[in-house]
Amino acid sequence: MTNRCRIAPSPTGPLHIGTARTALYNYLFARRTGGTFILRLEDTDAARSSLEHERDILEGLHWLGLTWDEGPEVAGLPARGPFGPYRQMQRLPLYREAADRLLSQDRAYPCYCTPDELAADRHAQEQAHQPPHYVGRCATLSMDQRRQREAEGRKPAVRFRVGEGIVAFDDLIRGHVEIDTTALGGDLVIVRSDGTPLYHFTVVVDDAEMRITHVIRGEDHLSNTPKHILLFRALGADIPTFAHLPLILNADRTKMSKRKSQTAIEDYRNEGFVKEAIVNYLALLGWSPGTEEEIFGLDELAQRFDLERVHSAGAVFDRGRLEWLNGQWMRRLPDEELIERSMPFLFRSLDERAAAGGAIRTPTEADLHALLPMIRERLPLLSSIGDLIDFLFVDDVRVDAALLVPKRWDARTTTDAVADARRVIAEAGAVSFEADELEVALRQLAEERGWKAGDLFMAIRVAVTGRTATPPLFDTLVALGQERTLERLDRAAETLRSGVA
RNA sequence: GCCCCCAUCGUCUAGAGGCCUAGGACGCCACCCUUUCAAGGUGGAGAUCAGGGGUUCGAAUCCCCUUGGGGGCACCA
Repeated sequence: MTNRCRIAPSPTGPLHIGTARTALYNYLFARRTGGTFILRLEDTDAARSSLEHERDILEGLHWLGLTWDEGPEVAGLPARGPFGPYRQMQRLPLYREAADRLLSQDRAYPCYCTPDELAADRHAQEQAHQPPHYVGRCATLSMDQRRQREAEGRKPAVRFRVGEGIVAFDDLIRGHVEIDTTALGGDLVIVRSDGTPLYHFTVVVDDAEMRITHVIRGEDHLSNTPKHILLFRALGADIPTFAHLPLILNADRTKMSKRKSQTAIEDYRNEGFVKEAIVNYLALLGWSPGTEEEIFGLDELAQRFDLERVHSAGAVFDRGRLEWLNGQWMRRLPDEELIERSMPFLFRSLDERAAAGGAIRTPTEADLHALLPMIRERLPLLSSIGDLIDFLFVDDVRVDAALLVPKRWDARTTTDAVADARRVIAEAGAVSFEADELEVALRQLAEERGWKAGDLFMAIRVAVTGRTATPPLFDTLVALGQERTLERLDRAAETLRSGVA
């Protein structure tokens, strides 16, 4: 039998880091074992679910490369797989039928308790220092009593009889786990009074229906697993193998939340993280290959992944490590790929400059191609590209007079240096305006004047770019072109003059 | 409160009884390279393996207890 596993996101928010990690592990498990990876949308929380989030989640998973073998219709493409529909709100009749079956076997019963009654129960339990649980008011209602309540116009919810005993299972990551059903909080509601099913019920009905063999999910579901097992049994279904993944944690070691951490994959993407780095990072957050390598692409992960090597302890999300991996991956990207991915970020920063009132020129792919060797090693994020080279495309580079004077120099020396540099650069051949040539000439100038070359270069750097940290100077000058370099040196000279006066 | 899970450098982790005076990576510090910033290289600081009991000739590794942390306990998913 081939393995079948699934990711079952709920479209109640944008794609979450934790969901992405769970999806990845499911995907890797399926790929590694030649199994089937299924996507199912758990959208029964009508109040919080939205189509926008659904799109974000699907798009995000797709972006990461986590393609599913079976799943709902997407972007005009039809649903795939023999167990559809893969959207729970379209599977309502299935849950209804399953609930009816449990009802008819008296494994579930109608519950007429009102929200107020339940709240009062909970309150009383709290006062008595008891764990919250359903008191069973409706568990033993006679047919007459039920009819009477129906006559009052009360709409019943459906409750599943939990029963007594110990539920045990062997978790692939945690080992043997036993939980007494008395700790489950009493009979649980599986269908709301409005007829819509609840999570614990739909997840089991669907996992059974879709022949899921391996349930790989977050540890936050571990305590709920006995409920699921009980439901599988009641429905006469095979019980899947469970694997509960360690949680991803905030810095304070609580379950990662958007309150305390950046949790939306979308946000990382917009910041300029590359999908390879995210996948690589997430894979290593809770799983280890057992070797000392740590740069892995999706396909390589799919060859090596093994649930047995997944940790059991929670893992703090470490953005610094992600950033390091991002650098690693960006440096490995082929030229074309890096250009294509960073262009939108460059345009974005240039647009911002333009919006601030500066004239800009539009970079071309050829520009980027020429610039690539000098920026590749300097890019922590795709979005950093603007800081690195935007001055090449912005016409009115504003230079801070204070910044213009190198640390060891005074204004007078700087003024001289800018003037001399202008002369030397102007003398360089316009036809062969080359980095090597410029370097020789400028080093010679520094020597003649008794300046440290580094100081001279810094003065020129700031004069021409407005920044103290830039790609290598001579390449930068060449990229800028002789004419614009001279213009900027002239402007810097003016700034110095007015700044000194 | 009750139940369940977890516990190796700040962080991610290696470690399945002797190979561990605990290895790697991120971060940090120093040095090298160097026109700045990066990248890269070398080296360093950093964990009495939460604590205490056992088991064993021998324990980070097995067992128990304690402590600490986390998660779950909805007509949320």
